[in-house]
Amino acid sequence: MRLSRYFLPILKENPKEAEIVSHRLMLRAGMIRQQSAGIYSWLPLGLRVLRKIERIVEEEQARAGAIQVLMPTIQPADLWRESGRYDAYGKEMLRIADRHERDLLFGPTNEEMITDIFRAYVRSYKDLPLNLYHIQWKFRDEVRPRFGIMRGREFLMKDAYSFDVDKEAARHAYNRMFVSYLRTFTRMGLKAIPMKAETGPIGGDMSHEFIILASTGESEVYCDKALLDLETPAADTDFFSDLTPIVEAWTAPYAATDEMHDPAAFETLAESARVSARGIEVGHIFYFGTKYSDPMGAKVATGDGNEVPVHMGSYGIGVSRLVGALIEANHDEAGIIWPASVAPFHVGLVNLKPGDGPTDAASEDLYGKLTAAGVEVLYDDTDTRAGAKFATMDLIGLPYQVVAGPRGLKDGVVEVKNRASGEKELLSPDAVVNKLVPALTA
RNA sequence: CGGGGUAUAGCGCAGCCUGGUAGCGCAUCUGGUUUGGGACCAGAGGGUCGCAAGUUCGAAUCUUGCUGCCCCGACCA
Repeated sequence: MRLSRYFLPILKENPKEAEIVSHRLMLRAGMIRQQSAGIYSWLPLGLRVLRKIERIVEEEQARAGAIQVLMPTIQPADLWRESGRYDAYGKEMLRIADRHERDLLFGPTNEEMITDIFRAYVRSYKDLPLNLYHIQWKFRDEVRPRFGIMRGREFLMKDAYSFDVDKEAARHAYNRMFVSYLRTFTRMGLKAIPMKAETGPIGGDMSHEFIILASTGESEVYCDKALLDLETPAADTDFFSDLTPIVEAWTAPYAATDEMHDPAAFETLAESARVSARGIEVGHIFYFGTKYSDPMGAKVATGDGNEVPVHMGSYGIGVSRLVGALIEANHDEAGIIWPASVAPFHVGLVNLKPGDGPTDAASEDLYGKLTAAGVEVLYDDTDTRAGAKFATMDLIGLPYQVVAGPRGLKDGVVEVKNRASGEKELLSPDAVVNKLVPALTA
């Protein structure tokens, strides 16, 4: 993409409403625009990151056997009356009436609707297990939206719903999502730690929040340092084998959020093993049994001919929140530092002197070769000053910057800068291609 | 929902106390000089001063009401 033909509205100054670093950087980097409290437009750069995150989530959901659907944002109130939640939900639910005065709502979540879909088609245990998910915009009318995209009223969420014939089968479904989440967050360059969460009326041990550590996190969390070094399950993990050993390895060490924290248990860890930090919740999985299938009549026939309400679980990932969380975890004074897997572009190619023959030729050549090799390049071909170009590149945080100018090209080299480490090296254009293509297209 | 702020050009702000018809920096446009870490000079465009009532000869400025947004707390993915 040529910057001269792109839409990247950078702000030099800090908007005063943005207090938290991710919010500030997203506004400054031209990723989002606030339209109302907790409601944002996604500008091109922000949208690209959102899509990168979605793609990773989709790939890992597929690997774990979940199947994608898409349910509407607007739901009929009657479904929620069946589950009893229409009255129970409170003011966070945005209620709407259509022209016929029928009660609708902007969905804050989708248990009722997915249960309705399930009961319409599935009758037999032979069709299980089943896990359906979608990635859709949700709305919760928060009293006080804040932290930019991290705590908006409208937010993009992946929510999956599992259906199984009994609790034991549901536990396998739960484990698949558990392992899938470990892989999903690791691929985004995040260290997400599963922490036991409150299970509400169901009870049991099947509810975890996935928390990433960031100094600006919203809540206090505590865990065993050992969790930070555990190995993420490999891509070729068989999700339909017994995943219990993996889940146990990840749930054995101490890990708890503020609400679930047990200081006495935490104190039994060696001083050096105690990690107490701030965290951001990016995922939440839980088993809720027949809470919805029962009142809504979602039943399947078992092998012995009985009909039983299906056992369900739900599994959320805050997709739009992750954009903010990623920035909270990856930034410095100059701006964002994207992990390559979610970066809006891989490389920022800076032409220091548009109009200069050799510089243009070298830049165009690099742009063509990198792009042809599958590297996503944002090519700054604009006629502005070097300092402004560098500042913009640092701000938007692409993993690599390639700087081509007359001075270096006299000696046949361009500069490659690693945004994360700050390391710079001078390489010939061909060497740049040889270095970056394998690093970014693996 | 309690408490506290704030609202003036795209962004950041001054002006308000002491009423006289709006200004600064950045950004934008034109011309020139510049050009390897957010250039300089000269000129230009851009604002129903959040909205509505009131006081006054006259309101960005004083009064009242409303609304938006932000922060702290309670709540939440």
